[in-house]
Amino acid sequence: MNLRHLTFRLLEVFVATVRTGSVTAAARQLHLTQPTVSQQLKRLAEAVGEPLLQPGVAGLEPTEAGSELYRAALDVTGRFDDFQDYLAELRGGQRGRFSIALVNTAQYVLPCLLGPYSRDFPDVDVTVQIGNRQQLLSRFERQLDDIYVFSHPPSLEHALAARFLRNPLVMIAPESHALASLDEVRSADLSAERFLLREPGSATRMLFESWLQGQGMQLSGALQMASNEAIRVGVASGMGLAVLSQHVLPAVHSGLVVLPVREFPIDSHWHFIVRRDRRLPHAARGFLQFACARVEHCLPEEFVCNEIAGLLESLG
Amino acid sequence: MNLRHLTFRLLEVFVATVRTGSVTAAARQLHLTQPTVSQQLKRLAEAVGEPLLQPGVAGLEPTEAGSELYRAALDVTGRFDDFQDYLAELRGGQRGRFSIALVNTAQYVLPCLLGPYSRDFPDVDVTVQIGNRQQLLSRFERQLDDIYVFSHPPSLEHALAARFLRNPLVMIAPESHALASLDEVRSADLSAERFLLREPGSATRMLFESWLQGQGMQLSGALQMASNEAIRVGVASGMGLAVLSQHVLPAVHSGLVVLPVREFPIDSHWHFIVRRDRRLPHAARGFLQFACARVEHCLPEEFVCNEIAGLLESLG
DNA sequence: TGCCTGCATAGATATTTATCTATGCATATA
DNA sequence: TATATGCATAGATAAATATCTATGCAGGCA
Repeated sequence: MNLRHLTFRLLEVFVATVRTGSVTAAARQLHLTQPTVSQQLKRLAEAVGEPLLQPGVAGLEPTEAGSELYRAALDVTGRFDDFQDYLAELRGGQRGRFSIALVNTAQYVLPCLLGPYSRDFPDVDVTVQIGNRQQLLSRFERQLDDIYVFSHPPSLEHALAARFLRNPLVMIAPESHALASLDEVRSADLSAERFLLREPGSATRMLFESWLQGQGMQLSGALQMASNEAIRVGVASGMGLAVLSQHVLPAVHSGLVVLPVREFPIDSHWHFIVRRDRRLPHAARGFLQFACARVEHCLPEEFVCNEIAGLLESLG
Repeated sequence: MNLRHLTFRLLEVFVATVRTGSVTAAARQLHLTQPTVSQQLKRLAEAVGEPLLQPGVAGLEPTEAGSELYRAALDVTGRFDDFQDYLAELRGGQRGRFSIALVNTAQYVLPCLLGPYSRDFPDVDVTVQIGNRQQLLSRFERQLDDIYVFSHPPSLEHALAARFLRNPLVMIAPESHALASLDEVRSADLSAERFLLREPGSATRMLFESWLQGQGMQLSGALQMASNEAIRVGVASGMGLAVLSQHVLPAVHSGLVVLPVREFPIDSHWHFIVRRDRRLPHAARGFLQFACARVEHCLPEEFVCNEIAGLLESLG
């Protein structure tokens, strides 16, 4: 028997024996029979290669080597208890890390959840990835992140999704635009307008194009820009109209108006999406639980659409 | 599988895998096959209840729980390495404790060995017991000490003995005594003398009485005193004669003379005695080795009679 | 496409383990 | 001296272990 094959259990037996000063008492304490403890101690002494216990005034006393082993055993089991505590926190979602990937648009709302979450769970490291839909789909395919936030969820074959926030798409125009004064804008009114669009594949663009198709229309002229901010500024400076998430608009619409287009706003939702074939870190689940409980308080209530509970349920 | 049954070996396997970032490399390092390591890691992960490793950029990387386990494993194995170092010192006799029991007379010479020994081995705690022969025999029977120093060894059935120092017994008288002026004192000259004796059972007394018996004599009058010092002072002040170990006499015989008695000095020796049925602590053996090597330097060479090597040999 | 490299799984097996009951033996205690 | 207490040993056994060989499977590279 080699020291290598020592188990924590064996050390526990030894510690109990030293503490009680009696094999029999240790056995009782550990719910074992006395011979079992005797034998474990024998094995331990063999492994160490020195006698560990000797009869003393108050029952068994540790020898010189036994005392040192006792100290070592306490240190070692103490260290492992710490480890177990750590594990417990990890499992409880109080500690650990997870990464969440957001489509550009969602970066306007997610911080309202992530901020309070981080304050409540300071020992969780959150990595936030932000990209356009294309980039996120690639990350999703490569399983790089724990939670994804999409407006238009990808194939759900290997994933679960839950809506949590309405994401109305509105059409914006410069304040001075002719259509801005109408009570209602019809699709026909838009035929001559030039639009500023996000890149193809963007959910916002996909939804707008599908609306146009429904109206039997095609875009007359379009300008493509890769960022919501650029589009907003572009619209304000008269480059054209655009369809954007309402969350992207600043609280004070500096130079912009939302056009009262018929059938607008286009309804869409943000989803939390997790892969089923990837182990969800406890911390990530903790975040979803947090979101489920607090989304109403952290985000404007009129937008909230909390289906996270179902997702958590499906995760088991 | 429970955390209790974790072995240090398992932690080693894990550490090697984390360090190399590869199951195969770890297996090579540990002289195991790759499947063996795979399986050990699986068991470990099961025991912990969390995944510990995941594919990363540079081979396998520890997960959150894995990193913490790695830290814990390093701490724990480090602590046990310390313990092993301690054991090594213990085994080398550089550390530990032992107790040695001396008959009264030997306390005049043993410090000459124990002093230098303690200086060379400061981490060894030595307990010195001193008593008369009776007390020491009792301790010997009860196996209370590791090494005994007797002049007249007890039954050697369960013990080994080795002489290390001559212990000549001389007869002393006050300077002014009539016999002090003779060239040779014969036993007949002593018949009228009163003797101061140690308690019955004392080796000195036993040897003297056996000498008397050899001369066909009996003591005319005797005074019993329990201490060598008391006897010495008693003789100096004219209470009678005495037989004492030569080592007991002060360097300058204040008021005492050694009588040139025929057949004197009576030859006896001090012995180191160890029980065969009691494990000798490494430190005690270390002391004997020290004594064997240094007795010539630490004690007057004319008295040395070093048979310790044989004792050490018998101990194996 | 086909071939390495590296990890995981399956199946086999000798050894070790953890644990029990029964019993022996020494030392206190009545 | 008898009895109780406490430890050690023996023998038995189900379970777990440590380890192997053989094989499957995925990702990277020519």
